[in-house]
Amino acid sequence: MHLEFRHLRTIRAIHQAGGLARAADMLNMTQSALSHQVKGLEDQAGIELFVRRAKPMRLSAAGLRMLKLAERILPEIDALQDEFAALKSGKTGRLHIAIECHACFDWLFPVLELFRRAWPEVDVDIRAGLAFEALPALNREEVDLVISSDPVTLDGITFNPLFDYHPMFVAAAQNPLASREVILAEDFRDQMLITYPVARDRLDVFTELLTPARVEPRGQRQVELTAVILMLVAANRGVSVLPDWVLRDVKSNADYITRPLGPGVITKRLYAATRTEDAAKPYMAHFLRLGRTEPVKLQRG
Amino acid sequence: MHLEFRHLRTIRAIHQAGGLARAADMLNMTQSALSHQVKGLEDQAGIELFVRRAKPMRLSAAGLRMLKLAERILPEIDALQDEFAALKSGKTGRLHIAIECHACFDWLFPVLELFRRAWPEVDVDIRAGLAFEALPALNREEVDLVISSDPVTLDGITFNPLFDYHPMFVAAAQNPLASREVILAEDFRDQMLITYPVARDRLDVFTELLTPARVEPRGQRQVELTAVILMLVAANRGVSVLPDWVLRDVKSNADYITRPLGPGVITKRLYAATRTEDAAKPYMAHFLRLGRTEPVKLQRG
DNA sequence: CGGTGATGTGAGACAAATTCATAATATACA
DNA sequence: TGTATATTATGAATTTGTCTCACATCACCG
Repeated sequence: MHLEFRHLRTIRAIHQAGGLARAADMLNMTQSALSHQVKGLEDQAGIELFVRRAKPMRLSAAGLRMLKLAERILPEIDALQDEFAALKSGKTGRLHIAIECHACFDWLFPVLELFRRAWPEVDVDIRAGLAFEALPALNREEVDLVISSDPVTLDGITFNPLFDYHPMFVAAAQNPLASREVILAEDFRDQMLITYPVARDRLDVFTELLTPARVEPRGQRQVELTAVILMLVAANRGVSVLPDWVLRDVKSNADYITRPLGPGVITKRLYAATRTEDAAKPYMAHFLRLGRTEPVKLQRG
Repeated sequence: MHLEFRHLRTIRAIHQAGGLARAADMLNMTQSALSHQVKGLEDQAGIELFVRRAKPMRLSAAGLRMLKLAERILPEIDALQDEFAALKSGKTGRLHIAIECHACFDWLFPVLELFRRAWPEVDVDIRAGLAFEALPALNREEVDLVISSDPVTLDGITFNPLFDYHPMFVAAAQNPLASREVILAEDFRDQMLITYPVARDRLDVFTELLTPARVEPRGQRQVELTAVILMLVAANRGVSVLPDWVLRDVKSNADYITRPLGPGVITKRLYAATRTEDAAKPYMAHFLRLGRTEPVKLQRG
């Protein structure tokens, strides 16, 4: 039985119009074409869909069953088409974000909250981009945006700058290093360093400080959650280096001290990588603008 | 956008098979045909449904949306086809009953209860066939069976006999007519006659007794419900004539007397009118058999 | 019983989907 | 880096199916 949408539309039209001829008008076809079509459908289904005893033909029991299907399905098709139209015009779309940095949740959630209010139709999701290679996934359209602080040149991918941040040293108030104005690479030799559980080349403290200076800390402990890191630091079980935006609450807390890394000021820049063709989409542009401005406001308080 | 079921099947197959070539096999088509089809669909929709950067092509965001639709709709189509197959093989169907006689509920409900247990797939309904002409509705397939005691010769309609019954006189025990063995037409002259609210030519007491004898009762009162008629009769506010099956409980009740009408024994036959082509359908035949045997059993006790 | 309003039928025109053969491209592996 | 393999794309010819046109048929109504 070779059912097609055409047939469902026909069934519905004949029912609505109350007759073959009127339905044909409604569908911009000849009455003959409809007659052929209905006959073909009935032949293939092997069931009479219409009662022809009375003259304006009416749906039979089987026809009514099919009408029910038509009235359930056809609106769904229309909805899909509307969605696609909206997609094309840029009102809706998908924004699946992969983040390579744990600490980014801190500013990302508030930004996403704002974004979702402005673009309720956009399908938003976050995937912790730790278990997989985020940039290839971006290329394969498995995700649509990658938060990263390591821009690379890659065909079809654009790295949109978001904002600058400073990796900051954080320790317990009773830690001996509390007396220093600036923390240097050598200062880590005697410290237990707490980091997120990722490779060293994705940790600022190594890429910017320890690796160039060839300094190895006394030990390293890997912890998943920012809150747990801070808890351990407060208990003086170790020290850590975190982006300044994460430490905005900690700065005013007497249990902790925060210090810049030195000798020079270390500045890093966060980027949102997107497929080049996507960056111009209205909702994407809006997200990028929010990602540039909102974290800075948060930082100020 | 000219979406067709074919396209939904294609989307689903490519997703399931994980590639164009395998999907083509699955659908018994050449890989080329599928490629053309997908291209055509994307052209018409104006949206890329697949990502081709990676080699086994994958669904894009829009494609996934369409896949969701396919997975919702296609099973419904299959379900319809199954239903139609069942319909053709006679396992299922529609049994919408119109009853022209109020009193028929009494035996019809028990019969329908049995029927529904045997044919759970059949769509059963009852319409009190008082507000419309039942037989034309049968012809138009608005209903499928009409309970009637007045068989007429009509093209395409078969009157299947069910069972015989006797219209019985019922009155209060204190009514003077209680002394009679048989009730004659003349006996109604002094009585208030309670009937269902339908035309006289559809009331046995008139068609079989009063109209031929040209007797008019003292008065006539029309009451909708059988229980109310019996209540009024018990209070001696009037007498009535009802089918014997309705009076089976009343016979053993000291408040009432029931008597045959006379002088000769009056026998009427109840029929189930169906479209001739339907009478052979298995579920219909079963219903007719139940309608012949069950009321008789009920009558006995 | 013939007119009116509806549906059904057959032939040909036309459009669309499919196939065949082959090209282009990506991936894997040496 | 090249080569084999797997996967998708393309173009022309063919097949399939759908529509229109013109006309046949049917039921109903006065």
